Amino acid sequence: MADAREANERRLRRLTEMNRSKAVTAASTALRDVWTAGRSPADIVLRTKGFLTPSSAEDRPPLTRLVLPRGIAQRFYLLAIFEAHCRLHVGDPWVNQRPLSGVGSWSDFVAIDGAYDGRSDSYMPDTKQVRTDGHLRLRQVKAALNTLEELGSDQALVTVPRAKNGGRRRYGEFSLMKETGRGAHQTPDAYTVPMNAWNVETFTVPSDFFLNGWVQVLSPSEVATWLILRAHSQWAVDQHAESGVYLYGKRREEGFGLRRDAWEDGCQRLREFGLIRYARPGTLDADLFDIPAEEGRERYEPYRWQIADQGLTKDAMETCMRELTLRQQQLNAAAAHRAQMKNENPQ
DNA sequence: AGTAGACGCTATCGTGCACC
DNA sequence: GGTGCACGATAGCGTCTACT
Repeated sequence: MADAREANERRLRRLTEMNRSKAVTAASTALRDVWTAGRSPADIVLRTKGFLTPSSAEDRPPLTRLVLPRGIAQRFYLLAIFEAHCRLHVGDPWVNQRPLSGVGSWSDFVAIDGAYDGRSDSYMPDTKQVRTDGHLRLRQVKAALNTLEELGSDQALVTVPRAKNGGRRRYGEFSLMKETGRGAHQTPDAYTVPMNAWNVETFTVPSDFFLNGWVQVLSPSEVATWLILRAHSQWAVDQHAESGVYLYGKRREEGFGLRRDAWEDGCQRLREFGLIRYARPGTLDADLFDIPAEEGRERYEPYRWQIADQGLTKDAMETCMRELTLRQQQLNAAAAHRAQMKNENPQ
C-alpha cells in the first residue's frame, strides 16, 4: 500500500458515507427479502477448481483476478450465486428473472458510496446530466458484467448477448456462468447450484456473509483471502480445529494467484473484524481469547489462522467502522511519533 | 533468511459528458 | 438505452530499505 494511513482514511470516508446513506442496510434488506421469500439456505456452496484454483497451470484463477482496485465485479458474481441459491434447486438451469434496475433488481443488491469529489471533499456534487444513486449503481452493475465477461472466452463468468447490428450489449439479458467459467464449447456452461461434495471440489459460505453486510463492506482482496482460508479450513477440518491453517508463499502465488500484500493486509483486517483469529499450534478452542501478535508465534514462524464464523453474525458496517476508526487512531499516532523523531534527529 | 514498512509507478476501474 | 473518451481515484506491484 502506498500509505496505509491514507488508504484507511479513504476507506473510513466511504464507509461513513454508506452508513449515512444507509446503502448497506438497504442492500442487506433487499437480499434478506430474497432469502426469506426463497429457499432460505443456511450456506451457499461454491465450486473450487477453476475459481479458487486455476483450471490450468497458465491461468490465474478468477477469484484473485477479480481482486481489482475498483469496481464490484467480484462482489456481483458472489451476489448472483447467492441469489441463485435462494431461488433454485441443485442442478436447476439458471435463467435471469430480475431487471437490472428498479424494485427487486440486481442493482438493489449492491451498496456503493456514490460520486465523491476530492476538490470539494463532498459527495454527489451537481452535474449537468441527471445522476442519482440508482444510476450509479446500475452503471457499476453494467461495468461489473463487462469485467466478468472479459475474463476471457473460456473463463468468462457471465455472458452478455449482443444486438444483431451494432453489437451493442443487452445487459439485461445476461447469463450467469459456473465458477469454472463459460468453457470452450459453443454452448456456454450456464450456472447451476452445485451439490455440496464435502471434499475439495466444493466449500461453503454462510448466508450471514450476504445478509449482514459483509459482502458489501469487505474489499475484494479480503474476500479472496477469506474464501481461500475458508476452503482450507473445510478441506483440512482436523488440522484447522487443532492448529489452524496457513498458506505458504509459493502455494499462495501459484495455487491461488494471491499476492503478498493482498494476503497480509487481508489477514490483518479479517482478524480485526473478527472473521478469523490467530491459532496457536496445539491449542484447541482458541476462540476464548485472542492471542496477541507477540505471543502468538515464534520468530519467522508464519501465523496460522482459524475461521471464526461467530464474527459473521455481527453487523458488518458497525464492526468495520469501529475497527477502522481504531486503526486510524493507531496510524495517526504512529505518524505523529515518526514526525517527532525526525524533528529531534534530523538527518 | 525472512519480514515488513515506505514509496513511486501503473493497471483498472468510476464518473462526467457528449453523442448515437 | 448504449458507447467512447477524458480525467481522476485507488489498490496492487516492484523495488528499496531497515531490521531481526
